[in-house]
Amino acid sequence: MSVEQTARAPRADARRNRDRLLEAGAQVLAEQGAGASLRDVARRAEVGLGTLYRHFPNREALLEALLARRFEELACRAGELAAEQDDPEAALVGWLREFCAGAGAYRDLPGTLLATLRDPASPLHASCTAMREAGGGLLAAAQRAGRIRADVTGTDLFALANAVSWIADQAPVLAERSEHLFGLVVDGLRV
Amino acid sequence: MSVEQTARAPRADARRNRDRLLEAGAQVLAEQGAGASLRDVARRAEVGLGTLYRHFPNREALLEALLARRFEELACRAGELAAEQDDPEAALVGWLREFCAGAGAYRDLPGTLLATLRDPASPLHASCTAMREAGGGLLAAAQRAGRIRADVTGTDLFALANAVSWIADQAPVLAERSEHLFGLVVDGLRV
DNA sequence: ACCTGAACACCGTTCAAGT
DNA sequence: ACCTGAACACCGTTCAAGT
Repeated sequence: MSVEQTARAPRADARRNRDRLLEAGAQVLAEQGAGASLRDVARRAEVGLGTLYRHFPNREALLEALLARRFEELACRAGELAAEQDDPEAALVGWLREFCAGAGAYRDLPGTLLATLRDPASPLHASCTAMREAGGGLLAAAQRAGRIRADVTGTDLFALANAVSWIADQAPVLAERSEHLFGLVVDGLRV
Repeated sequence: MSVEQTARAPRADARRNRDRLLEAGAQVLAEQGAGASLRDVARRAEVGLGTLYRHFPNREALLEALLARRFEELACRAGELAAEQDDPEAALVGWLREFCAGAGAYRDLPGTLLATLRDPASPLHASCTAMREAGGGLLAAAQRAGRIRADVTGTDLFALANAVSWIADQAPVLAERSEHLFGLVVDGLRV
């Protein structure tokens, strides 16, 4: 009897189109922000518009594919830092800084990430929840060490980190102040 | 000789259409946010689309007309508080709270207000600058009294206040935390 | 002077027709 | 199994034609 195959390997052209879409997506979203024209993405990938929708049924699915790896790494990194925890505050702050860099990858991404909280059906929901919880571990450690206020929740942290990233995207003057604003907000979290 | 009239009174129908547009605008923007469909505004006002554009050449012009009074009042209020200044910190914080309420009038308004910083041609630029500078007066007073960190600029303040308003708009869970997040951010500004 | 809506160039999304 | 692009219902914005 023949070998059973529950999961088929994708057809070669499908795989190639997916790769082209991801590459084009990264470029176009970098230029136009997270709300970029999906038509432009398909055009840049030299692929039919329907093909884009076949691979990524909505904008969040494309974003998820583009960002998943980075977000998983960030979640892992938080887990490691929480386990080590020689300086829990420094660990938290360092991780937050990295998170902000990721959230600032595309203009308007912070809004999309926060919107994840109100619809669990979003393809981004899983990666975001994982990241949020990982950050929550670092937060809890810093709180146990008496370095961060006890009334700060993981969601608070997620909201404020995205807000700082969001500010930087709104105007060049603000992007310049980004580091400083990050510091001000973090200081607000200290006991 | 006849009386010179440099500024004509607007035609009655024009005045009426403008009023209808403002009322419809307030409703539709409240429902759909600052990025609402201008077609819907014209429809609700029972006015041709061209009429909307004649009265308000772009979205910011409509927003300005809808928000001008509130923003001017806020600027005045800041001026008064700065002059009185019995408790400069309480004055600043109270004013910030009021500002946040105004910035939260329509979803996505905070982004529009911050975007004002990057294009001075926006009809909202004047009212925003006035408000920013008025808030800056309260900030300076609180800093002179040694209650707020000296490294906080008026632009920092404007950015953070809008960011807190923005967070509240992103998800119901976050709207609930709005007061608390406001407190955290303000604490970050204290010396 | 002011109003109107068709016209244009864009969207996101779907789906019948192809290979 | 997958790709394609026309089709649909929307945008913002402009402008010739009307009153």
